[in-house]
Amino acid sequence: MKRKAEQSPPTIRRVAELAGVSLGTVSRVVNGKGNVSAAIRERVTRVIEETGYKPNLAAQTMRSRVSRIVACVIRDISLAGFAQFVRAADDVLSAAGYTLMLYNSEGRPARERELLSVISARRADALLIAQHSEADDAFNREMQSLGIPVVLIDRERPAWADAVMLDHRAGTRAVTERLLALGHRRIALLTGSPALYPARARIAGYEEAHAAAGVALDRRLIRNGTFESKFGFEETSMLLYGAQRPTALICGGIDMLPGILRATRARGLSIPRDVSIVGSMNSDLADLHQPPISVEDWDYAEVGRIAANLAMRRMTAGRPGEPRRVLVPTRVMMRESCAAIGKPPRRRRVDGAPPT
Amino acid sequence: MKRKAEQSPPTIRRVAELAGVSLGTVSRVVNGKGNVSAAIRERVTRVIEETGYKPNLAAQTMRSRVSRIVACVIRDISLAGFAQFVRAADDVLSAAGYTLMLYNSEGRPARERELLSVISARRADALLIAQHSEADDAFNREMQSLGIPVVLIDRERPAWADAVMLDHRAGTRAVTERLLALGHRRIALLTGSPALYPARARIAGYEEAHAAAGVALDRRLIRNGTFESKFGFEETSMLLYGAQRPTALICGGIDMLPGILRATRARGLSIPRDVSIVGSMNSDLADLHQPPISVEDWDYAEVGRIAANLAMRRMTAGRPGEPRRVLVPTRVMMRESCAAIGKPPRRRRVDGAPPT
DNA sequence: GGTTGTCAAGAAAACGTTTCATTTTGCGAG
DNA sequence: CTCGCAAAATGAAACGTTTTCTTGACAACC
Repeated sequence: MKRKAEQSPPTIRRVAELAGVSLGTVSRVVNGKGNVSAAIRERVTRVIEETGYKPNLAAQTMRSRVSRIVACVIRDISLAGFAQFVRAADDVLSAAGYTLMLYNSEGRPARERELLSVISARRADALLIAQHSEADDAFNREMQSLGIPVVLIDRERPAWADAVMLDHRAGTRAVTERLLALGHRRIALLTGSPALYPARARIAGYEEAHAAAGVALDRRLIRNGTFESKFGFEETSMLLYGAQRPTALICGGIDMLPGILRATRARGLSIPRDVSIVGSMNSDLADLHQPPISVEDWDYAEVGRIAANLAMRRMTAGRPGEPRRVLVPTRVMMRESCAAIGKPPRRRRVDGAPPT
Repeated sequence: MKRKAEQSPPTIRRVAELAGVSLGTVSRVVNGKGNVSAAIRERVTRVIEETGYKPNLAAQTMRSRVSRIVACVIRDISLAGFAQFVRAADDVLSAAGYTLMLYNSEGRPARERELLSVISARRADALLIAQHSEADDAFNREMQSLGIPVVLIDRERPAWADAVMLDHRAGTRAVTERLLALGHRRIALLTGSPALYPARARIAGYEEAHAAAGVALDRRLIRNGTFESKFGFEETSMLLYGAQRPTALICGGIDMLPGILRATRARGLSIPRDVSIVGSMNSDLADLHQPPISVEDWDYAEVGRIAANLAMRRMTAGRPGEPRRVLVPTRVMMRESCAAIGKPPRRRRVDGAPPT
């Protein structure tokens, strides 16, 4: 059992010699294609068992030009929700024999370019990506020149790629309508850069709700920055200062809620008496907070499955075909963090439901 | 700009022809080794630029037997904290030119075996793994027979592998001591199966604290199961039933806290008046909860960096050497969820600190 | 001025597969 | 018994690299 130099793993050649057949025959047995007699198939299979032969995927890739690798580029796997996306996509892909290669772009364009280069060198068969900017034409062209299927994650451009998007427009519109119905007239929207689809979609929904209700909107209440907690904290701190402050806050970015809550507390304001709050994507924090926080929720796992399936369809079918676009609905969960203007909030909910 | 069949990417041979040199020379230029005159180096470099040549990593792997792939097998990337681990490990590895391949074992031994097979076929250069059971000798032997460096994540066996572990023993001991000092005598510990290091270490710390304080412990208060929220909910529901219930609960598993909080609420009990609670690993939930929840906290990113570095050292140095063991300390953060027996809790903390 | 030595570059042999063209085998029909 | 044909198996080429072995050129040394 001592740790000495292992002998190199068995090759297809060794298997062929041991079974007394040619390379090609072993290859056909392994891949289950072509005609091979039952007797020989049997014999080769046994030798494979005995030797523990595993085809070398690098060699297969080189010869067949298929790597069975799907690259996935996101900003940061440790951001809330992305892990669920990755997990679900991996489930679909690995069931079909693909391996997922995960790359964190850190939201840096330079890093994204590097990654494209790595992905090209690895000869990945497909790419799932949430780029940092949709408007970077040079980058999009580089992506296209990889010559593999590309699936955008919550992005709508470039137009030639498949995409799976969340319907933030409808979601934010619904949220805004609920707040307007509660009597709120100064509703702030905190979200990321309008260079990205989720921010644009949210702003569109926010505007639609105002227009439909005939309420004039104050553009200064739309705050663009990042989707992160730090931005949420800073903007909330500023917005909640002074008498002209908004009576409701819509958090338009995953992972932004903690910052908003901290800033609200720091200002000594009470939710929902002083300010109503709607978060983005459900979480234990939103659910178990006192009071529970309303959210625009969605299922990132579903997004992951769809993205993986779009990629698989392209890889197997090979037909060029029109780009596919899938819009995944979000749902609004109203909780006690939202109250009507001037009225006392409902009584604290006692949550006794078992965890899901 | 239409999407027609791309011509195959340039090969080293094409570069050699265009530059009017031999294959070997281009290879030497690309890898920066061997002697090549400045003039020719210049010329080849230019051609590489122009053609956008990228070495085919599959071919390199086949020839050199080095894949620059590091496999990482964990239970589920979407479990709290693991993403931070993966992110940090990936940072270290990708800076050194490695690609991380992520595999979710779902905690199923059969799946773990399959993954070993895939990893073998891909000829990964190293493996970071948190197996489902440390006692499965057959599995450990299969791992060893991969013939690559293995780094265990929060596991201590097999003994021949490098490992990075969290010091749950000291952490749980400290937590238990604090609770004992507050006058608690019936402290429950909820954690996973003792087939896994983290559970064993926590139990050891828990026992040590009791022994040091000369307090007899009731073994029925040690609950083994999984590290998950569902287990936390079920056990808490049972433990908090009846008059003999514990006055304090130690949550010994990431992601277990939500279940414990829900069960406590469902029983209509107040924290910390009726029961004191200590969570595992800090989170926005623990910090922003009312009252804030005490935790045994640690830095999974640090664990990831250490694991990656252990792997890299083995891969580059190649020396067999003794297995290395790194024990990462955890720290206890006491918050208002813990109170002295019979005394009223401290006043609610107003948290105005900016997010970190 | 021959013998070494060094350095640059080329030629060719791997690496472990798949695939294609070719040969062998088996077998029924004439 | 021979022919023809399909099925089964073989052999060799190809995939894109790295690496080893040669060769050639040129300078240095006694």
